[in-house]
Amino acid sequence: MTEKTYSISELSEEFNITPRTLRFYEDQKLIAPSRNGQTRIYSKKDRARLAWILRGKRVGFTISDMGKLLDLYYLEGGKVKQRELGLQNCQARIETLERQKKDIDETLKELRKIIEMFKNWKPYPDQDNAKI
Amino acid sequence: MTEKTYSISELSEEFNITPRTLRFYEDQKLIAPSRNGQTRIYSKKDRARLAWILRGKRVGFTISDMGKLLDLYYLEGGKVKQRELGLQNCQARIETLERQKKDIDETLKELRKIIEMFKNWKPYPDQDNAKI
DNA sequence: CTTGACCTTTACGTAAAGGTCAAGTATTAT
DNA sequence: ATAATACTTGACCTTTACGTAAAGGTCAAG
Repeated sequence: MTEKTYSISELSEEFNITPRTLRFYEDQKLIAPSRNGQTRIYSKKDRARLAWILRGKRVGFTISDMGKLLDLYYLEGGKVKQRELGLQNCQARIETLERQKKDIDETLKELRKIIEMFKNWKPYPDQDNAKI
Repeated sequence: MTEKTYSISELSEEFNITPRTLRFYEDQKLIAPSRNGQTRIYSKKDRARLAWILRGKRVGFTISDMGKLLDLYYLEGGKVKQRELGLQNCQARIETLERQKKDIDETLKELRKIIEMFKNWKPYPDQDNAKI
Protein backbone atom coordinates (compact mmCIF):
# COMPACT_ATOMS: atom_id res chain seq x y z
CA MET A 1 0.00 0.00 0.00
CA THR A 2 1.48 3.26 -1.10
CA GLU A 3 0.51 6.22 1.02
CA LYS A 4 -1.07 9.29 -0.42
CA THR A 5 1.37 11.94 -1.52
CA TYR A 6 1.07 15.55 -2.67
CA SER A 7 2.75 17.77 -5.20
CA ILE A 8 3.96 21.19 -4.23
CA SER A 9 1.04 22.93 -5.89
CA GLU A 10 -1.54 20.58 -4.45
CA LEU A 11 -0.28 21.29 -1.01
CA SER A 12 0.11 25.00 -1.53
CA GLU A 13 -3.41 25.28 -2.88
CA GLU A 14 -4.86 23.27 -0.07
CA PHE A 15 -3.23 25.46 2.55
CA ASN A 16 -3.51 28.64 0.58
CA ILE A 17 0.16 29.40 0.47
CA THR A 18 2.50 29.71 -2.49
CA PRO A 19 4.96 27.07 -3.65
CA ARG A 20 7.63 29.57 -2.81
CA THR A 21 6.59 29.31 0.81
CA LEU A 22 6.95 25.55 0.79
CA ARG A 23 10.39 25.79 -0.75
CA PHE A 24 11.29 28.41 1.78
CA TYR A 25 10.23 26.15 4.63
CA GLU A 26 12.35 23.40 3.17
CA ASP A 27 15.26 25.79 2.95
CA GLN A 28 14.78 26.51 6.62
CA LYS A 29 14.77 22.78 7.40
CA LEU A 30 11.18 22.73 8.51
CA ILE A 31 10.05 20.15 5.99
CA ALA A 32 12.07 17.62 4.04
CA PRO A 33 9.88 16.14 1.32
CA SER A 34 11.29 13.24 -0.62
CA ARG A 35 12.03 13.57 -4.32
CA ASN A 36 11.15 11.97 -7.54
CA GLY A 37 14.13 13.07 -9.55
CA GLN A 38 14.24 16.68 -8.49
CA THR A 39 10.52 17.07 -8.02
CA ARG A 40 9.29 17.33 -4.46
CA ILE A 41 6.90 14.73 -3.15
CA TYR A 42 5.13 15.49 0.09
CA SER A 43 3.95 12.69 2.35
CA LYS A 44 1.12 12.76 4.87
CA LYS A 45 3.71 13.33 7.52
CA ASP A 46 5.00 16.35 5.63
CA ARG A 47 1.48 17.61 5.35
CA ALA A 48 0.97 17.23 9.07
CA ARG A 49 4.15 19.13 9.80
CA LEU A 50 3.01 21.89 7.50
CA ALA A 51 -0.34 22.13 9.24
CA TRP A 52 1.49 22.50 12.52
CA ILE A 53 3.80 25.14 11.23
CA LEU A 54 0.96 27.20 9.86
CA ARG A 55 -1.09 26.93 12.99
CA GLY A 56 1.92 27.90 15.03
CA LYS A 57 2.42 30.90 12.81
CA ARG A 58 -1.17 32.01 13.14
CA VAL A 59 -0.80 32.15 16.88
CA GLY A 60 2.36 34.14 16.80
CA PHE A 61 5.29 31.76 16.73
CA THR A 62 8.12 32.24 14.28
CA ILE A 63 8.86 29.50 11.83
CA SER A 64 12.17 28.82 13.49
CA ASP A 65 10.28 28.38 16.76
CA MET A 66 8.12 25.85 15.02
CA GLY A 67 11.14 24.19 13.50
CA LYS A 68 12.68 23.62 16.89
CA LEU A 69 9.45 22.36 18.37
CA LEU A 70 8.86 19.93 15.55
CA ASP A 71 12.41 18.70 15.84
CA LEU A 72 11.92 17.99 19.49
CA TYR A 73 8.69 16.24 18.78
CA TYR A 74 9.99 14.05 16.01
CA LEU A 75 13.21 13.32 17.83
CA GLU A 76 13.95 9.64 17.69
CA GLY A 77 16.56 9.70 20.37
CA GLY A 78 14.99 9.53 23.81
CA LYS A 79 17.84 11.09 25.67
CA VAL A 80 16.46 12.37 28.93
CA LYS A 81 17.95 15.78 28.43
CA GLN A 82 16.30 16.20 25.08
CA ARG A 83 12.97 15.10 26.38
CA GLU A 84 13.16 17.52 29.23
CA LEU A 85 14.07 20.27 26.86
CA GLY A 86 11.05 19.37 24.82
CA LEU A 87 8.83 19.43 27.84
CA GLN A 88 10.09 22.77 29.02
CA ASN A 89 9.69 24.17 25.59
CA CYS A 90 6.13 23.01 25.32
CA GLN A 91 5.28 24.34 28.72
CA ALA A 92 6.75 27.71 27.95
CA ARG A 93 4.72 27.80 24.78
CA ILE A 94 1.60 26.90 26.67
CA GLU A 95 2.15 29.80 29.01
CA THR A 96 2.68 32.18 26.15
CA LEU A 97 -0.46 30.96 24.47
CA GLU A 98 -2.48 31.34 27.59
CA ARG A 99 -1.32 34.87 28.03
CA GLN A 100 -2.27 35.50 24.46
CA LYS A 101 -5.71 34.15 25.06
CA LYS A 102 -6.17 36.58 27.92
CA ASP A 103 -4.93 39.39 25.73
CA ILE A 104 -7.38 38.42 23.07
CA ASP A 105 -10.25 38.34 25.52
CA GLU A 106 -9.41 41.78 26.82
CA THR A 107 -9.03 43.12 23.34
CA LEU A 108 -12.34 41.61 22.35
CA LYS A 109 -14.02 43.28 25.31
CA GLU A 110 -12.67 46.64 24.36
CA LEU A 111 -13.49 46.19 20.73
CA ARG A 112 -17.06 45.45 21.69
CA LYS A 113 -17.15 48.55 23.82
CA ILE A 114 -15.93 50.55 20.88
CA ILE A 115 -18.58 49.05 18.69
CA GLU A 116 -21.17 50.18 21.19
CA MET A 117 -19.70 53.65 21.10
CA PHE A 118 -19.84 53.72 17.33
CA LYS A 119 -23.40 52.52 17.40
CA ASN A 120 -24.54 54.96 20.06
CA TRP A 121 -22.71 57.87 18.59
CA LYS A 122 -24.66 61.10 18.73
CA PRO A 123 -24.05 64.34 16.89
CA TYR A 124 -23.68 66.23 20.15
CA PRO A 125 -21.45 64.95 22.87
CA ASP A 126 -22.99 63.84 26.14
CA GLN A 127 -21.22 63.36 29.44
CA ASP A 128 -19.85 60.07 28.24
CA ASN A 129 -17.03 61.26 26.05
CA ALA A 130 -13.34 61.79 26.74
CA LYS A 131 -13.26 58.36 28.27
CA ILE A 132 -9.91 57.20 27.12
CA MET B 1 -4.99 70.27 38.25
CA THR B 2 -2.24 69.11 35.95
CA GLU B 3 -2.57 65.53 34.77
CA LYS B 4 0.14 63.01 35.30
CA THR B 5 2.66 62.82 32.50
CA TYR B 6 5.49 60.46 31.62
CA SER B 7 8.93 60.75 30.15
CA ILE B 8 10.01 58.50 27.34
CA SER B 9 12.08 56.31 29.61
CA GLU B 10 9.41 56.05 32.27
CA LEU B 11 6.97 54.80 29.73
CA SER B 12 9.40 52.48 28.01
CA GLU B 13 10.40 50.94 31.30
CA GLU B 14 6.85 50.51 32.41
CA PHE B 15 5.90 48.71 29.23
CA ASN B 16 9.21 47.00 28.80
CA ILE B 17 9.99 48.44 25.41
CA THR B 18 12.86 50.67 24.32
CA PRO B 19 12.66 54.44 23.83
CA ARG B 20 13.49 53.70 20.23
CA THR B 21 10.20 51.86 19.96
CA LEU B 22 8.28 54.85 21.28
CA ARG B 23 10.01 57.17 18.83
CA PHE B 24 9.30 54.72 16.07
CA TYR B 25 5.63 54.64 16.92
CA GLU B 26 5.59 58.40 16.82
CA ASP B 27 7.27 58.32 13.45
CA GLN B 28 4.50 56.04 12.28
CA LYS B 29 1.89 58.45 13.60
CA LEU B 30 0.62 56.09 16.27
CA ILE B 31 1.32 58.41 19.16
CA ALA B 32 1.81 62.12 19.24
CA PRO B 33 3.17 63.17 22.61
CA SER B 34 3.41 66.84 23.33
CA ARG B 35 6.75 68.49 23.81
CA ASN B 36 8.61 70.52 26.30
CA GLY B 37 11.14 72.07 23.98
CA GLN B 38 12.10 69.01 22.02
CA THR B 39 11.62 66.57 24.84
CA ARG B 40 8.62 64.27 24.58
CA ILE B 41 5.96 64.41 27.22
CA TYR B 42 3.45 61.58 27.29
CA SER B 43 -0.02 62.07 28.68
CA LYS B 44 -2.36 59.50 30.17
CA LYS B 45 -4.08 59.38 26.85
CA ASP B 46 -0.81 58.62 25.12
CA ARG B 47 -0.21 55.91 27.65
CA ALA B 48 -3.61 54.41 26.93
CA ARG B 49 -2.94 54.42 23.21
CA LEU B 50 0.36 52.72 23.80
CA ALA B 51 -1.25 50.03 25.90
CA TRP B 52 -3.68 49.40 23.07
CA ILE B 53 -0.98 49.23 20.48
CA LEU B 54 1.03 46.74 22.46
CA ARG B 55 -1.93 44.56 23.21
CA GLY B 56 -2.88 44.62 19.57
CA LYS B 57 0.62 43.62 18.67
CA ARG B 58 0.63 40.72 21.09
CA VAL B 59 -2.41 39.30 19.43
CA GLY B 60 -1.03 39.58 15.96
CA PHE B 61 -1.98 42.94 14.53
CA THR B 62 0.60 45.08 12.81
CA ILE B 63 1.30 48.50 14.16
CA SER B 64 -0.23 50.11 11.12
CA ASP B 65 -3.37 48.06 11.77
CA MET B 66 -3.42 49.48 15.23
CA GLY B 67 -2.78 52.95 13.94
CA LYS B 68 -5.82 52.79 11.74
CA LEU B 69 -7.97 51.37 14.47
CA LEU B 70 -6.94 54.00 16.95
CA ASP B 71 -7.59 56.70 14.42
CA LEU B 72 -11.08 55.42 13.93
CA TYR B 73 -11.58 55.24 17.63
CA TYR B 74 -10.36 58.69 18.40
CA LEU B 75 -12.09 60.22 15.43
CA GLU B 76 -13.88 63.37 16.44
CA GLY B 77 -15.82 63.69 13.22
CA GLY B 78 -18.88 61.51 13.28
CA LYS B 79 -19.38 61.26 9.58
CA VAL B 80 -21.57 58.26 8.97
CA LYS B 81 -19.17 56.78 6.46
CA GLN B 82 -16.36 56.92 8.92
CA ARG B 83 -18.41 55.38 11.61
CA GLU B 84 -19.45 52.53 9.40
CA LEU B 85 -15.88 52.02 8.40
CA GLY B 86 -15.01 51.84 12.04
CA LEU B 87 -17.73 49.36 12.75
CA GLN B 88 -16.76 47.11 9.88
CA ASN B 89 -13.19 47.29 10.89
CA CYS B 90 -13.91 46.37 14.45
CA GLN B 91 -16.10 43.52 13.41
CA ALA B 92 -13.49 42.15 11.07
CA ARG B 93 -10.99 42.32 13.85
CA ILE B 94 -13.31 40.55 16.19
CA GLU B 95 -13.65 37.73 13.73
CA THR B 96 -9.93 37.47 13.29
CA LEU B 97 -9.44 37.38 17.00
CA GLU B 98 -12.02 34.72 17.46
CA ARG B 99 -10.42 32.56 14.86
CA GLN B 100 -7.15 33.09 16.62
CA LYS B 101 -8.65 31.96 19.87
CA LYS B 102 -9.77 28.75 18.25
CA ASP B 103 -6.35 28.26 16.79
CA ILE B 104 -4.83 28.77 20.16
CA ASP B 105 -7.15 26.28 21.76
CA GLU B 106 -6.35 23.67 19.19
CA THR B 107 -2.68 24.33 19.50
CA LEU B 108 -2.94 24.08 23.25
CA LYS B 109 -4.66 20.74 22.96
CA GLU B 110 -1.98 19.40 20.71
CA LEU B 111 0.78 20.78 22.84
CA ARG B 112 -0.70 18.98 25.81
CA LYS B 113 -0.83 15.78 23.84
CA ILE B 114 2.79 16.20 22.98
CA ILE B 115 3.63 16.80 26.57
CA GLU B 116 1.96 13.52 27.41
CA MET B 117 3.98 11.84 24.72
CA PHE B 118 7.18 13.30 26.08
CA LYS B 119 6.23 12.19 29.55
CA ASN B 120 5.22 8.69 28.52
CA TRP B 121 8.08 8.23 26.15
CA LYS B 122 9.47 4.68 26.17
CA PRO B 123 12.70 3.38 24.71
CA TYR B 124 10.86 0.96 22.44
CA PRO B 125 8.00 2.10 20.30
CA ASP B 126 4.55 0.78 20.95
CA GLN B 127 1.61 0.69 18.60
CA ASP B 128 1.00 4.35 19.25
CA ASN B 129 3.70 5.90 17.15
CA ALA B 130 3.71 7.29 13.65
CA LYS B 131 0.68 9.29 14.61
CA ILE B 132 1.51 12.54 12.96
C1' DC C 1 33.23 73.76 34.44
C1' DT C 2 32.99 69.16 33.84
C1' DT C 3 30.69 64.83 34.49
C1' DG C 4 26.71 62.03 34.06
C1' DA C 5 22.18 61.04 33.02
C1' DC C 6 18.77 61.66 29.91
C1' DC C 7 17.13 63.51 25.87
C1' DT C 8 17.27 64.65 20.69
C1' DT C 9 17.71 63.72 15.34
C1' DT C 10 19.59 61.45 11.31
C1' DA C 11 20.74 57.57 9.10
C1' DC C 12 22.20 53.15 8.04
C1' DG C 13 21.64 48.03 9.49
C1' DT C 14 19.10 43.81 10.20
C1' DA C 15 16.11 39.57 10.88
C1' DA C 16 11.92 37.37 9.35
C1' DA C 17 9.03 35.75 5.82
C1' DG C 18 8.37 35.44 1.90
C1' DG C 19 7.65 37.88 -3.43
C1' DT C 20 9.38 38.15 -7.95
C1' DC C 21 11.81 37.39 -11.86
C1' DA C 22 15.06 34.49 -14.83
C1' DA C 23 16.53 30.51 -16.86
C1' DG C 24 16.40 25.82 -17.25
C1' DT C 25 14.24 20.78 -17.04
C1' DA C 26 10.59 17.28 -17.61
C1' DT C 27 6.14 15.67 -18.90
C1' DT C 28 2.02 15.85 -21.53
C1' DA C 29 -1.15 17.25 -25.27
C1' DT C 30 -1.79 18.25 -29.95
C1' DA D 1 8.07 18.31 -33.28
C1' DT D 2 6.23 21.91 -30.69
C1' DA D 3 3.72 24.14 -27.39
C1' DA D 4 1.79 24.28 -22.88
C1' DT D 5 2.28 22.95 -18.01
C1' DA D 6 4.32 22.12 -13.86
C1' DC D 7 8.42 21.72 -11.72
C1' DT D 8 13.28 23.20 -10.50
C1' DT D 9 17.20 26.42 -8.64
C1' DG D 10 19.17 30.96 -7.94
C1' DA D 11 19.35 35.63 -7.20
C1' DC D 12 17.84 39.77 -5.85
C1' DC D 13 13.78 42.63 -3.84
C1' DT D 14 10.37 44.05 -0.20
C1' DT D 15 8.06 44.96 4.15
C1' DT D 16 7.82 45.16 9.16
C1' DA D 17 9.62 46.50 13.34
C1' DC D 18 12.72 47.97 15.30
C1' DG D 19 18.51 48.05 16.62
C1' DT D 20 22.44 50.73 16.68
C1' DA D 21 25.83 54.15 15.97
C1' DA D 22 26.99 59.10 15.33
C1' DA D 23 26.74 63.51 16.93
C1' DG D 24 25.07 66.54 19.82
C1' DG D 25 21.52 69.48 23.24
C1' DT D 26 20.06 70.16 28.39
C1' DC D 27 20.21 70.26 33.04
C1' DA D 28 21.50 69.07 37.94
C1' DA D 29 25.34 67.87 41.08
C1' DG D 30 29.83 68.34 42.63
